[in-house]
Amino acid sequence: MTIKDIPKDYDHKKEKQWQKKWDDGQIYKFIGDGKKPRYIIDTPPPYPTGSIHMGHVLNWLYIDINARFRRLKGMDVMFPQGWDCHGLPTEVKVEEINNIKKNDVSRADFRQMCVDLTKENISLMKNQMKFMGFSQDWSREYITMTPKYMRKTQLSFLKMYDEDLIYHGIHPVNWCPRCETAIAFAEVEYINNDTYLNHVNFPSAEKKNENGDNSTNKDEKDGVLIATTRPELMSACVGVVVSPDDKRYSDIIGKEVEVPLSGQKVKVIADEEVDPEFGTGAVMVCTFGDKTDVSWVNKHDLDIIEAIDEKGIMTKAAGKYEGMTLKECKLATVDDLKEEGCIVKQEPVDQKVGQCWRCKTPIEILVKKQWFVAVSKFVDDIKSAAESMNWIPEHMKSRLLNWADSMEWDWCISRQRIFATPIPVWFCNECGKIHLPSPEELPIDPTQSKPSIEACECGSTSFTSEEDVLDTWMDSSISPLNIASWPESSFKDNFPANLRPQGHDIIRTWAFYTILRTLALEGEKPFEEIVINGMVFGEDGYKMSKSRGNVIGPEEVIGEYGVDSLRIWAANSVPGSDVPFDWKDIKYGYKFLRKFWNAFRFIGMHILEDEEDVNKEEKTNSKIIDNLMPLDQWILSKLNNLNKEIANAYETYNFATAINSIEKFVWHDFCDEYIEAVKYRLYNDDISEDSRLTAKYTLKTVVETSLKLLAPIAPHFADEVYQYFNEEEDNQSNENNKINSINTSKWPKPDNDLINETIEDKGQLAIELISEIRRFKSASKIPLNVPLEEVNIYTDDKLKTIFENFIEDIKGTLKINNINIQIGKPYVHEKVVEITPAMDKIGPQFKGEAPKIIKYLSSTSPEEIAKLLETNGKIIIEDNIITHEHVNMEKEIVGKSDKKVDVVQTDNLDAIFEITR
RNA sequence: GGUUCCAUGGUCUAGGGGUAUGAUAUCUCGCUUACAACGAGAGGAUCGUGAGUUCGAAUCUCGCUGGAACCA
Repeated sequence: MTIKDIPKDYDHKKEKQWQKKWDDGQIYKFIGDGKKPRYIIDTPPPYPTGSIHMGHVLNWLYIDINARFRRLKGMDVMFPQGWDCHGLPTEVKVEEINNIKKNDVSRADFRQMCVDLTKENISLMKNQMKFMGFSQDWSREYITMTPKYMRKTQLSFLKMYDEDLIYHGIHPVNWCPRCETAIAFAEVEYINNDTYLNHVNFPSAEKKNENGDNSTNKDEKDGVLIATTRPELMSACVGVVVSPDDKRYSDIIGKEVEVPLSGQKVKVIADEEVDPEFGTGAVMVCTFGDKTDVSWVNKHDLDIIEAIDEKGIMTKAAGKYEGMTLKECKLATVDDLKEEGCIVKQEPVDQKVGQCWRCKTPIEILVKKQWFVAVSKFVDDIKSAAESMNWIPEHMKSRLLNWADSMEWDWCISRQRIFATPIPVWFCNECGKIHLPSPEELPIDPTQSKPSIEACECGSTSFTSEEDVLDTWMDSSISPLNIASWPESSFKDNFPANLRPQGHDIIRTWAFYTILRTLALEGEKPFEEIVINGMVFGEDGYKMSKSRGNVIGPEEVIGEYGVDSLRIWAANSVPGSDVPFDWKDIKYGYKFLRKFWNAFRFIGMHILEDEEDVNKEEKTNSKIIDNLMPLDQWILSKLNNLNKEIANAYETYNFATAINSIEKFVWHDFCDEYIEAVKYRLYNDDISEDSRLTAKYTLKTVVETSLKLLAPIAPHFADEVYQYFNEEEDNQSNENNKINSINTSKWPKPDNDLINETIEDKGQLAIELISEIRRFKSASKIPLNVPLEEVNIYTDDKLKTIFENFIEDIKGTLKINNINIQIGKPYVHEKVVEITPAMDKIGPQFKGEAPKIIKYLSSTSPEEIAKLLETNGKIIIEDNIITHEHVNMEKEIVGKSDKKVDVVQTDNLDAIFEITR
C-alpha cells in the first residue's frame, strides 16, 4: 500500500460497495450455537408503506449501533427484520389503485391484491434499509401475512381462547359508519368541532304517577334541565346523572324524569364524574354518546337502547326518526324540541369529536358482538412486568403504567375487514356453539374451509364461518416469540429478548400488547430492556408530517452527504427525546468524516509504506511502548480513557455522548494538538529513530482505535479506512464468510497501563503552552514554520518541571532555537487588576460565612489583596482564612523591558514568556 | 380533558446547588510540507416567569406562562 492509493477525498458514493460486501459475506448472521453470549433484539416490524422515513432512520439506527457494538464486543447478535402487513391502509390503497370497492371482487381476490401490493412495498423498503447500512440478518426476515406467520397468530388465538383469555361477547366498540368496521382507540383521531350545547328540560315523571292523571306539571323545578350536544340520541337516553354535591338537584336524585319526544322514563342518578360547572350540571346518558356514557351504563347497570345502526342510520328505536342519518335526526330533533318548548337555551361550545383516522368520518360507539381479549385480568401482571424491565429513558415507563391503570374496556380484537389474519372460528347454526380448528389445521381461513368435525354436539351439521378478522396488533404483539421460533420448544433459548427498541408513540399499543401476550401465552415478560426513540421534527420545529409539508426523506440526505453523515446526525440524539432535523448537523457530520479522512491520509503517508517499523508490531511493540515520549503517553492515555467512555456510552444508549466525545477527541486533541506537535518528529532528520518510531506507532494506534470506536455509528467510513490496515488476527468472522471488515473485528481492549491521569494533566499544560506561543506567532504575523530565536519561560517550580519534561515537543513543534525555563519573573512586573471570588472553593468551605468573604473581596482593592496574599500567604477575615486558592486573579504586565523582546502573559498558565524573534 | 416532556448566547445544545458546555451563524486574521469544506482569535446568555427552601438557585419545590408529543 502506498500513499498514491489513498484518494484525496473520502468518497461516500462507495458506501454501496461496502453494503454489498457485507451482504455477500453474510457477516450479520445470527449463529445461535451458544458459543458466544446471545443478544436478541425484538426489532419493530414496520408497516410496509413503501418507503422509510426519518423516524425509521432514528429508530433503526439505535438498533444498528447497538447490534454492531455488541458484535464487536464478541456477542452473537440476533437482529431480525419483520413486516407488519395487515391493515386498513393497504385495503384503502388497493381500492384506490384498482378503482374498486372491496366488495366488488371476491374476498380471496381482494386479499391477493393486498398481498401483491405489500410484497412490492416490502421489497422497496428492504432496499432502503440496506442503503442505510442497517445490519439485519435477512435470513430471519418474517412477514406477518405469510401462512407461516398466520399460523402462529392463529395458534396464539387458540391458546388464549382455551384459557378463557379471549371471549366472544357484546361490548361497546368504536365504530366507523363509513368503513363499517370496529376500530381500535389507536385508530381514532380527535378534532375540534364547534357545536351547540342544548339545555333541554326533562319534566318529572314522579308527579304524574302520584296524581294518576296526565295533568301537566307547571312547576319546572320538579324536572331537570340537562345539557347535551347530541340531542339526536334522546331516544337512546337511559338515565340522567348529576353531581352528588350539586344542591340544585339534591331533591330529585333517585327520582324519575321523562325524556321529551320519545317519552321514556329514566332515573336521575348521582355520580361524581359529573362536572357541576359544565352546562347545567345535569347530563343525559345515552347508548352511546361517548365513552363516559359507556362507563355510566356499566356502573349504574342502565339499559341499552340501540338507536344507530352500522351505517350510521337511525333505527326503529328512534321512533319517528327511523331511517334518518344522524345529522338529519339532530336537526329534526332540535326543531321538534323547540316546537315543544323544551329547549331552554342553546350555547356554542368547542367539542372534541372522534373520527376515523383513515376516512375522517365521525365515529360512533356501538354495541356489537365482537371478539375480546380479557385485558382486565392482566393489568397487575403487566404493571409488575413493566416494573421489572429497564426503561430507557426511565420516565417512559410511567406512560405504560398510567395506560394500564386506565384500562376500562377489554381489547376488541375483531375487525370487519379482509386483509388480516382470519379468526379461526365457526358457529353452529343450531345451538350457536363456537368451534375452533385443531392446531394442526392452522393456518386456516374459515370462510374458505369447513370445520373438520362432522357435526356439532347438538347434531347440527350446518355451520357459519366467522368472517371477522384479527386486529393487526394480534400479529405484531407476538414478535418476540416469533423471532425466537415459538412455538418450537427451543424458543426459550432466545426468549425473552434482550432489547425492545421502539418509538414512544406506540408504548400504549405495541409495548402494552406485547407484554400482555407473552404473559398470557408463556407467563413471561417479552424483553429485559426497552429503549424508546423520540419523533423526528422538521426544520420548522414540528413533527415531520406530510400534511405539514416539512418532510425530508433520507434519500435526499444520502445522495448529497452519504449514509454515514445521516447516521451521525441520528446518533447525536438522546433516547426518548424528539430530534429536530437540521441540514447543519448533517453537514457537520460530513465535515467530521472528511477531517478524519485527512488525518488518516496524513498518517498513511508516514506509516503505510514504511517497511522499517510500526507495521511489524509484534517485534517492536514492547520496545515502542517503553520509549514513548511524554506527549505520546498523553494522547494514548486519553485514547484509552476514551475507549472506556465510549463503550460505556454505547452500553447505556448514550449515543450522543459517544459521537460527541469521539468527534472532540479526534478533531481537537488528536488533529489540532497531537498531530501538530509531532510533525517535527516525522520531518526532521536530526530526530532519533526511537522518537520517530513511537510517533508513528502512536499515530497509527490512535487512528485505528478511534476508528473502531466510531464503527458502530459510521460503519461505511470505518471500513473504507480500515481496509488499509491489514489486521488478520483481529478478525472474528467465520471461516466461510471471511471478509476484511472492521465490522467483524474485535473491540479494542483498553490498556490500563497506558492510562495515567498525571500525564494527561501535564500534557494538557504543555499543550496549553504550545497553543499560547502559536497564538502569539499568529497574532504577530509570524508564519508558524518560521523559527523563533529564543524563548525564556518564567514560571514556578512545579510548571518548570512539567515543561522540562515536554521540552523537546515544545521546542520542536514551535521551532524555537533556544529555550530556557526558569523560576521567577522577568524584569517586568505584573499588576493584579481584578480579583474575583472563586465561588466553587469559597462556597463549600465557608458556607454561611461566604457572604462576608465575598463582601470583603469585592470592597477591597485588588492590589491590596494581592499584596497581603503575597506577603502573608493568607488573609484572615473574621476567623476565616483565605488563601490563593479562594481567589481568581487577573494580572497585567506593566512597565518596559529594555531588551527587545515580546512579553507574553497567559490567562490559563501561571507563566510568562519572553520571546526573541 | 388526562399523561409526559421541554423552556439556557441570533439559532440549536450540554450540564444540573457555587456566574455556564459546545456547535452554528457573524466579525477579524492566517494557505502552516493531511485538511481553506481548514486553522487561530473576537464579540454575544442576569439559563421563560413569580414565589419558596438555602449563606448561595440556571440547577431543588410549588404556582404561572408558553411550546411539544402521546392518549382519551
